[in-house]
Amino acid sequence: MKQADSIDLTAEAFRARLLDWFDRHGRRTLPWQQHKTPYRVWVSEIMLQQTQVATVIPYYERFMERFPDVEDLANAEQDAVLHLWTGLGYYARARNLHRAAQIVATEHGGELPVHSLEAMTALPGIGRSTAGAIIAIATGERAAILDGNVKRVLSRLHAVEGWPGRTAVERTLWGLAEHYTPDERLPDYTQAMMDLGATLCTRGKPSCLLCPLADVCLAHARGEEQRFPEGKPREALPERSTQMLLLRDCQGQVLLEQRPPSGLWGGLWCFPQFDDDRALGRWLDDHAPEARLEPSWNEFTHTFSHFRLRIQPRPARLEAQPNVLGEAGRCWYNLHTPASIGLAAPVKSLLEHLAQLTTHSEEDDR
DNA sequence: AAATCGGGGCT
DNA sequence: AGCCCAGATTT
Repeated sequence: MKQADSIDLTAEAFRARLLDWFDRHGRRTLPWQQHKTPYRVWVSEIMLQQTQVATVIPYYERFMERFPDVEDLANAEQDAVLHLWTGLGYYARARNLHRAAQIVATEHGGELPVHSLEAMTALPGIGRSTAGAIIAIATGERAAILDGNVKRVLSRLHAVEGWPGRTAVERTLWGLAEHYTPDERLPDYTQAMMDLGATLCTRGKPSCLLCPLADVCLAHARGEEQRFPEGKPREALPERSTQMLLLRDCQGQVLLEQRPPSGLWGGLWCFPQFDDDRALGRWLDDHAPEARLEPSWNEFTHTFSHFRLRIQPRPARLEAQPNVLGEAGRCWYNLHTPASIGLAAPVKSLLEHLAQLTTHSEEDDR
């Protein structure tokens, strides 16, 4: 049995199946689907950008009641607009919508420029996908959309590899979106794609049993619906390594250095750190030639938001009193009467280990 | 706790 | 072109 690597369906057959499904199962009674005008469609598309249908409905109805047309919105105070947006989130959407309404009022004679994709995307808050949706739904002219729902449907149908945030992947998906976009029934087709993604081809557990495209869907054929669209590659955190010198004197004190005021662990106190054995050896020769290195402890990893730090603790003993270390930026930290200073998390942990060791060895001495 | 969602703004 | 952000909701 051969593994399919392209879907066996013409764009025409795709549309026929989708529209047939839409005729039987699509949503047709949403508020913005009634007496459609470019303005009403516009407001709905903006509200729906980051928000689910059920949440949007009451906001939409209040908004349309208060601002029935572009002119009303353009003349409104921004506060009044934001007030009706309160709770929807992403308030830049409301500010952009308001600004765009003023532009439409002054520069487009009060009518959305729905016959020009370019003029539409020039308006604040309207990108390529939203412009396509408004044009297709409100005018029936041919325009493609690629919102999150459509990305999911198409990336599964064609098993499109890679994170859609990557330019190349997004280009591929736009190509597919354009390919399937029909010349007829644009409003239904557009709504159908969004409905399919929202109701069947969902992220978590798609309802492939009910999907009109299941038998040609590559992701489904491979049993890998979950794998598409691929998630953002959480960058494998870069790894760095360091040696930390745990230098103890004969009184149970440990040498710490203060970090520079800004940057990583800024202002915190830390063990002297070195990139490698040689750097550590040189430092000891210069500052504490009497010190005796003890066997290294086990390496461990501290994870930051943007990299992992492998830490090699290098314990050492100083029998004599050190000469070096009254300088600013250095201190002898007493394990039993700790000073109130800022400590980097792994440093604090290592100090606690040291304190335990010291306690135990005192017990052994008895 | 982590992923999501479309566009804007910055580098 | 590529990266980060907004913020409430879902998984």
